[in-house]
This record gives sequence, structure tokens and C-alpha cells, in this order.
Amino acid sequence: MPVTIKDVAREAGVSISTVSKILNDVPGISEPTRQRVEEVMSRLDYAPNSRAAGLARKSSRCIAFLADLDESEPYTNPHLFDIMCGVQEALCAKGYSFMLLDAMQSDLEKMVLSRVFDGIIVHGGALTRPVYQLLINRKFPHIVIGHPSDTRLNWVDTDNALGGRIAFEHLLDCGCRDIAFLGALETDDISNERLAGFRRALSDSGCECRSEWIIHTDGSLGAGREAALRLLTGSPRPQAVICSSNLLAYAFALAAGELDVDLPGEVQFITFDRYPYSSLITPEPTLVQIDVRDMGRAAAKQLLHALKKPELRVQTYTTLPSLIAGKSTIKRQT
Amino acid sequence: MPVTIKDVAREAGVSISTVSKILNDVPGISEPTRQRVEEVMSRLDYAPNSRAAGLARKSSRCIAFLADLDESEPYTNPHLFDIMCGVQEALCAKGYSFMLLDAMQSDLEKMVLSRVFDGIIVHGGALTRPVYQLLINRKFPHIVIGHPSDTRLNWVDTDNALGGRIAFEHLLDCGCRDIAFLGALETDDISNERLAGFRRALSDSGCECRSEWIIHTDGSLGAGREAALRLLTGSPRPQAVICSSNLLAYAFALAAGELDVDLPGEVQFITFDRYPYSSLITPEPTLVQIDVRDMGRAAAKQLLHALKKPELRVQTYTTLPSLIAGKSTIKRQT
DNA sequence: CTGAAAGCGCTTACAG
DNA sequence: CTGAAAGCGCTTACAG
Repeated sequence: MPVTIKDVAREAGVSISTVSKILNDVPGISEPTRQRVEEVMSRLDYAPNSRAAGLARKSSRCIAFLADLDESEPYTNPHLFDIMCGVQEALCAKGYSFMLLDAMQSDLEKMVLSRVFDGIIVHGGALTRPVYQLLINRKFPHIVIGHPSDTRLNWVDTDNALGGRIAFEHLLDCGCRDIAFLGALETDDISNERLAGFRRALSDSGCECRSEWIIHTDGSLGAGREAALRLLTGSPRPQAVICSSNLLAYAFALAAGELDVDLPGEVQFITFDRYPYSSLITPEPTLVQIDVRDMGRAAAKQLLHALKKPELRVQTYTTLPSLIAGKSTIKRQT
Repeated sequence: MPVTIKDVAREAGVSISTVSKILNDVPGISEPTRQRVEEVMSRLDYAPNSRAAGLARKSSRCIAFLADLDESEPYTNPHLFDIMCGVQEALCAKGYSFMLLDAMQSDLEKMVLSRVFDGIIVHGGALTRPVYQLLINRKFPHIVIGHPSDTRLNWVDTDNALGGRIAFEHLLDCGCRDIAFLGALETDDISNERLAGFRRALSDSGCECRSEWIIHTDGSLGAGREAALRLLTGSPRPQAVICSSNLLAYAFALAAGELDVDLPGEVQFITFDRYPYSSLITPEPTLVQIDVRDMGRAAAKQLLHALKKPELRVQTYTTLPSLIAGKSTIKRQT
């Protein structure tokens, strides 16, 4: 039988109201009383029952995180885990707890109706039609991670287009003007946004955009290598290549090695994200890094904020991408 | 104002006791009553308030998962995420929810006292002294993932020694008798257990164990490559190498490539785990795979079981390792 | 088979 | 500054 608020009250010679007020930092308690009660609480190892408090308070101080937890996910998408960690961290700092839900498995509607959590953060990959309906119809507090097409939802995202621009501008700084883009599938949103940012920056700066230097692959190692071989043996050859993913950068470096093309002496390259493969790439790649953990933190903070002001609209890019200089780019002599 | 059990009772013309019994599948309700009440529940979109139910029932139906959520963790340890997914899956299937806790951040003792969750699964890396004390002193329901040195705790783990044995036996089947082991730090438990299993199997089968073929590295790419170069240029040269990690296997294949050693024609190799790097290794490695997601499931089930029988001791290896044949091993002509 | 009542352990007006 | 009381929304003996 755990110790309850009654035990504390009795032991301290006060009412349970007083104990409760001290627990919740309600002002208007005399200092001697507060001290006495706090002494008793710690002596008895008292902590308030969270369910009872939640019932009375009508809030669980718990936020759910909904994601696809496929078999393959942990290995192919470490970023998802990192986002989660960021969310967890920011919630914990505010006294909230973090509940993980699998999109495929959980009866989300029932959990929402049961008020198991006060709000939900939905990873873009798990935003199915029913989830969408639920959020809209029940006006349930939420943040989507990843820019959804429907603007009635609240969301945060990383600015991939800006990432593409930053990659371009760095190469420009290095003296490159003939720049190719090695991308993934045309249906890959992230790759496309990076490409779009690159293109816009390209035209802003008055550089020429050769269509044969914009390449879409299926994102695989094999396809990346072949595309890289074509780029490197084509004429004219670009001075630099933006690889839209880590794996494509790996493929690119592999192809350059086969052709004995010196990186970055003859051709420079840049990619995105430090993981999972950049540590295996030679030369160590310069990359545009996005702190997705920080985006997770931002999502959590925004959601907690929205809990107070339900009418608040959150639709924003968080956490600017930053450049991490490696050895795959270098200032060219002019 | 959400709909409550009272609303359902009124609308169905029964008492709240009756509704509650139907909710909890308590036997002794007439079929017509049950049907009427269930119709009302679904018409009103009713789901019982989980906090109120938990308060009355004195259980949260929630299990915590404690892990180190370092910045680097998501990228260096995808297995942790996979274990979590397994735990989540098994809990969800039993109507429990999954709460994620960071070892560095959360006030675990307070949460335990507040009865936020009914039990906890502790990832080995997060089993610090205070956590240990808490579990023992409060007799709190728990499962540790990874074999702790103190036997008063409940735990599950994978059988890494068996993995080492399986790797060895496969190579033996392929006709190799001169087998080296390329390991990580001498303080790396997993690597050591694999090594121990290998050694035992080696002596069981009467093969010779050359001490210069047991190599400890710091587990890095560079150290792995150097050790591999030494092994491959040494005399006598082993017929096969067991690489205790994915990265070491990558390093080994790299070194063989540099020396133009044909894999698996001249030397065979085998490693553990499919991720994160095996897809980048040429030839595609044969590997001993451990389904850590399944271990997560097992941990969750054991913990739920232990909730009913607090005196139950769980100390067991779950989920046998299995061999996945690749192209880095091959039956030798004899 | 059904229901009235006590109780789970808190919070929050409200009165003093 | 402090406390009595109502209430949060369920479950669970217990009585009928």
C-alpha cells in the first residue's frame, strides 16, 4: 500500500488541500507549513499518484508519437529514431511523458477517445487518411512532422530546399559553376525539395542549368554508381556534383575511384546528412547536415504550446541546415 | 465535454455497473442488455477514460522502456530502436502502452513512486547503479535486456556465444579448419561472447586455436583494415575469418580488395547482423543474424507475465541466432 | 442478471 | 493562510 496524500496530510498535521497546493506550487502557503509538509513528503518517499492527479486535472501530461514501425525502419531510417529522441527530450523537460504508437497496429481513435494522451505528434510516413480524418474531425491537438499537402494540419519540417541552396552556394564559393545533381526517385520528396532549392539558387546566381546534369536514379547503390560513371565520363564533365543522399555519395565516390578521378582535385562533391554512410566515404564528404533531433524538440514544444492555445496554427520550418566542411570540396584556384 | 459511462448508462437505461461489466467482459450479463449497451456505446463514440479506469483498477496498463538516448545512439545503434519496436509491438498486442524514458534525464524514482507505469524494461546500456538499486529495493517489476552481472535481476538476452558457434560450424561445413577471429575491443561484451562461443566450438571439434589468429582491435574501420592486412599477409594464412561486427567485415573486405585476395575463393569470411553495413560489402557476406525485435517482444511478454506472478524469475536467452547464407562463404573442394 | 454504494487519490472552487 | 467538500470517471465487492 503506497503512501497517499492523506498520509502526508495526517503526518504533517494539515489538510490534503494544503498538501495538494504545495504539490502544485499554488501560491499562498506559509513558509513554515510548506517546509514541514515538504519534509514529510520526502521522509515518506511520497509522490502523487499520476492517474489520480490526471483524472482530477483532466489531463494526462502524456504525448503520443505515431510512426511506422516496420521491420526495416530501424535500419533504413535512423533519422526517425533521432526525431523521437528529440521529442522525448523536450517532453521530459516539461514534465510530459512520451508514448510510442505504431501506425499499423494501434487503434488510434479509441486511444484518443480514452484520453490516454493530450496530444499527438505524427511522423509524416504514418499520416494515413484515417489518421488525418481523426485529427481534423476531433480537432485533436497534433503536430505532423513533414509538410503535409493539406494545410488544415499543423506541421513542422526541415527546409530541404534551403539545404539544396546551401549545397549549391558552398560549391559556388569553392569556385565551381558547372554543377550536377545526382538525385533519387522522382517521387522522393526529400530529394526533390533539395533539387528544387538547388535549381532556384542556380538560376538566382545566373549559372546555367544543363538538363543532362540533373539525374534521377532509384536511389540504390547500383543505379547511383552507373549514373556517376556517366556523369564522370560525359562531356563536358561537371566541376562538382551534389549527391542527394548518403548512399548516392557513396556510389559516386566508388565510381570516381574506378575511373581514377581525383576527388576533390578534378571533381568536387557534396552530400546531405552525416549518417548512415558518410564515415565510409573517401574522401570524407562535405555535407549539409540537418539536426533532426532538434526538429523533434521543436515539434514537441510547439505541440505543448498548442495545448494551451488550441486555435494556434503551427506551420513552419525549424532547424536550419548547416554546412559541415569535409575533404570532398576545396577552394579552386581561379 | 466527452461522453462518460453515465451518459451510456442513461441512454441505454441501465446502471453504470452494468456498463462497466460489459466494458470489462465480466460474465453474467444477459445478451439483450449487452447488445443494447454496445449499440449505445458505439453510437455515442464512447471509450472509457483510461485514467479513471486506471485509478479504480490500480494499474496503468503502461510499461516504460529505459534506454540511453544519446545524440549518437540512433545512428550507431539501430538495434536499440529495433528492440524498442519489438517491445512496443508485444505490449500493444496485449492492450498495454509503451512509454519511452531517457536514462540521463528522467527522475525514474519519482515516476515509479507515482505509479506512472506498472513495470519497466531496462536496456542494458542504461542499467546504472541507481537504477539497479531502485529495482531491487522497491521490488519493482522489470526485465533487463542484456545479461547483467547481478543475478537478482530478471533479464533476457541474445545468445552471442551460440552465434559464435554457429559461425564456426558453418565455416567448418564449408571445409575450413584454419579460422581466425577478428574482434573488437577486449572490453566489448558482445564481441567477447562471440569469441568465447567460437573458441569453445573450436576446441569441441578438435581444431587448433592459433593465438595469432585471435585479434582484438578497437572496432574501427582503420584498425580493422590493418588487422585484416596482417592476417591476410601472415603465414600461414587462415582459410576463413569470423568478423565480430559489420564494420570489421567491411574493413576486412576492403583489405582483401587491396591485396587482390579473392573472396571467398582464397579466403572465406562471415560476420554478424545484416545492418548497418552488410549491403555495402562485396561479396555479399554470409552472416549470423539475430532477430533483436523478437527479443524485444519476448522481454515484453515476460514482463507482463511477471506482473501477475511477482515472484517469477526470468533469466533466459531468447531468439536463437540464425544463419543467412551470402556469397562470402562456399563449400570447398576436398 | 442488475444496481446502489463505496472507493481509487487526487484538484479545485469556495468559505472562513 | 487553511480546510471541508464536491467532483473527476471509472471498478468492485455486495445485496437483491
